[in-house]
Amino acid sequence: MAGHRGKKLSRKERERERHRLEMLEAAERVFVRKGYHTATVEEIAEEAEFAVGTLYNFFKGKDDLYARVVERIARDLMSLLEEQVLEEPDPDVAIATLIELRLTHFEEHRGLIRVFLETSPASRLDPARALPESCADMYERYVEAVSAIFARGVRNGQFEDFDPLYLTLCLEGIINAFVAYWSRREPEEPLAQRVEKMKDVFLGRLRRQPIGKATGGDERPS
Amino acid sequence: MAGHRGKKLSRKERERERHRLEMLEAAERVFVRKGYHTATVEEIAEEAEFAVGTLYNFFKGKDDLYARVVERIARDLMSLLEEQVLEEPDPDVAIATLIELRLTHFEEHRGLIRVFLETSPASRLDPARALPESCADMYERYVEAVSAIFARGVRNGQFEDFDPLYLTLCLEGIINAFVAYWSRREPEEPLAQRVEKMKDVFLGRLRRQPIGKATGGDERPS
Amino acid sequence: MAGHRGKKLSRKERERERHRLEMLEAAERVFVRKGYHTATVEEIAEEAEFAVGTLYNFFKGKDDLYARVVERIARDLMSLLEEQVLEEPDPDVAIATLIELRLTHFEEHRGLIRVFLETSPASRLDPARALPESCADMYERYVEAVSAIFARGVRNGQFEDFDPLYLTLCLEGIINAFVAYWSRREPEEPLAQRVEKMKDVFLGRLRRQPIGKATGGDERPS
Amino acid sequence: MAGHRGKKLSRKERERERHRLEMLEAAERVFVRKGYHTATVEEIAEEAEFAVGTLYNFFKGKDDLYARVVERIARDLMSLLEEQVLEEPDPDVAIATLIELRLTHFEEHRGLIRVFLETSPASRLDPARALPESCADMYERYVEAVSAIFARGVRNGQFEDFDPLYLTLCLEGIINAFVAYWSRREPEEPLAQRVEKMKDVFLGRLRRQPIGKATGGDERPS
DNA sequence: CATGAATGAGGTTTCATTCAT
DNA sequence: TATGAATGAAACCTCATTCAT
Repeated sequence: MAGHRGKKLSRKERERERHRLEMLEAAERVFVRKGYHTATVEEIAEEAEFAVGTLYNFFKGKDDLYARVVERIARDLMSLLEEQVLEEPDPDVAIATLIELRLTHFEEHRGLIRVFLETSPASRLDPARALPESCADMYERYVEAVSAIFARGVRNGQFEDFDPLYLTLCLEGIINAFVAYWSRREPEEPLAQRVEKMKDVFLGRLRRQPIGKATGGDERPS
Repeated sequence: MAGHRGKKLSRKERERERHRLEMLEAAERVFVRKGYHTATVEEIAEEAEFAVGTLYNFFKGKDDLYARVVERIARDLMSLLEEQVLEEPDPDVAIATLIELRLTHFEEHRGLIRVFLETSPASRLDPARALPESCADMYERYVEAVSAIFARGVRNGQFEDFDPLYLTLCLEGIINAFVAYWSRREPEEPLAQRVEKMKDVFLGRLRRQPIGKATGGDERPS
Repeated sequence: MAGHRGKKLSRKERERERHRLEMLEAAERVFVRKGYHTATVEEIAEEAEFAVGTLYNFFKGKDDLYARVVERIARDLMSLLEEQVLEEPDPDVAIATLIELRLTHFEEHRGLIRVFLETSPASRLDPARALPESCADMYERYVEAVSAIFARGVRNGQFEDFDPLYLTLCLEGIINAFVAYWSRREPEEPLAQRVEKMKDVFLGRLRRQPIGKATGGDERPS
Repeated sequence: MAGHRGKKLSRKERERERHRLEMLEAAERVFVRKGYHTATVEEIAEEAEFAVGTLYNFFKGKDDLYARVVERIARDLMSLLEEQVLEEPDPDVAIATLIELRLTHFEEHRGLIRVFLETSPASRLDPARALPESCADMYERYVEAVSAIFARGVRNGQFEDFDPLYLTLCLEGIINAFVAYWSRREPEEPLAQRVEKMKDVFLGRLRRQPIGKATGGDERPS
């Protein structure tokens, strides 16, 4: 009987969690379509197929809803990072994997991920969009983790000797720029091809090259 | 009397133009402080020391006001580009100048210049912020002009052989990433020092290097 | 089996009654804390440690709940009145007892008793707070019963000759004014002391006084 | 020309003040009809024949509107008090005038004046109805001023020797009780007659009576 | 009977825009 | 042109009530 009861409670809780998730996903779609201010709580409710009031049973308000959406995406990215990138011993492979992961993740969260990248500047402009502490923290951890990979690569001689922090910033900036550029062109190249280009552009210049190769002048890609 | 009248109109016209400029500058300050949606027309009017109604004698509405603000900044940047960068025959110097110009220009227009860089993605998110055609055009011209400089550098062997468009995107991305990073840290390094760092990071890797130098390489940024 | 069933129902009924009472008491606490409109059904449910839905199994709605709360207090006061005051043959003692009873009762029902006293004016202001007929009736009976005591006191020469209804109103008004005044000062004098003061103030002037005493009079309250 | 301009500005300002007053009066009517919470800003706007937004150009919100309504009435009462009562040298006449003034003032502001009298207790129940500092202060000053009159009457032997503060509270309570009672009966006695009754009831008992009269047993009114 | 998630009408408030002066 | 009071649509949010489990 205890088991029966436990199951019943669990089912209700699981359902509640499912609904919460549906709301978050609907909210993400609407925020991406409309932007924070232009999106209305009513539209999000419609998209989620719930009544307005129901949203307010799950989230404190529009601000909170937005923060949770972003937080979820950020947390998602961080756990992928930990699983796929931080475990990788070879810095070169790790960075290549990171690039792939970032582009793939971006593909899933179009537009909104941009917010995570803008983090603080955005929050200064508009307090309502201030991200939860957890996000700022995650961003710090992200930068540190990636910087550590670069540091390792520099230490063991795989990468040219640059400040790891600067390499992280460059990588972020380049990813953003490419993603923004690609997102303006339709129809787009397949994702796989883009990943290759990014790896080329970024890692191609970073890898330490054997003397012989550096002298061999005409190594032009298309 | 016609002459008299002509002079009068001319003075009035100059005054009108001065008022228009004051409004644009006030609007920029407020948009930077508050962001587009959070800024109110009334606050802009107060900042400009005019009544709201007067703003509506000069601009069609809030949207229009915003578009004109961005347009003005973009036009400003483009004319600096033409004067200082496009005239420069040496690609290496041109890019160095561009970096300097961009950081300086950003310093002046904090926050708001970001909008220009995001151009299209932003316009998708929020129709009210759709920039005027002229801005999108300017951005295209900007990318083309910078790409042309890279192309020249590659062609004459000063730069490593990469797709010029990609180099432009990289430069943009890196500038943005650094600017964003720096804007989060206070107090900041002097502008001049940052310019040097950016040149190092970006151009350092791009320049074709003599054999001897590639092996040594103790070029650490602080 | 019928007997068995009867017993079961009886126990269930007792339990039901206990729950109803818990809800009423919780509701009173919340209404006193927050006032009628600011109190929420959910907060009352939490205070009573039941779910909202359960409240609706016992009461028609928030209005009904409120009416039952007030009704219970009024009924309570009336039965105390009947037991302790109406039975008392000496009008002077009866009124003294009434004052004591009222102040004590008020002490228990802080704040909310006020509503009973305001009865009709409140019901005009806010139809949702209209009290049940039973309350208005009880108030009428209360006024009549107290007036009858005064009438008796006047008739037998114990009290000065005033309209008994007016004396009742005066007493009510004075009780309210003192209670309101005292409720603003913290920490308060002990209840017993207040009761004495009220008796002094009200009865002291009402009692017919022997010649000698009227001239002397150094009866200063603190 | 300065005069002309001064007049123009003055006219606009006067009009603004007139509108503000119209809104306050409309708000009072609606608050009296409906009570604070049940009244809606929209209804107030309709009653005032302005758009909702216009109210918000004059008042910070519903709370503020309410506070200003009460404040205005309280200020009104205080200035009448100062003009008509505090100037009067004879305490007996002063109190008689005060009673008259209070009943008349109440007649004008039915229902809502009650709030002023309840002052603090109400504000505890419902923070939104917290009165402005100025009101609490005025109430303190009111109580002090009236107490001072009683003190004078006691000192010069006109009144029986009671604590002036208690006399003030009694007077307030009696006024409220009578007003509440009368407000429940329709149609009512003329105001003048009520004033006489109140004076009788309150002052009749308070005045020091000559010995001879006190002995003369059967002085029954009505 | 007990639960509490879902509902949605209705409240307060904001602010871009108009228009008479 | 310059003004700023007036407008009202539309946003966010609350909470009494219902109902399936």
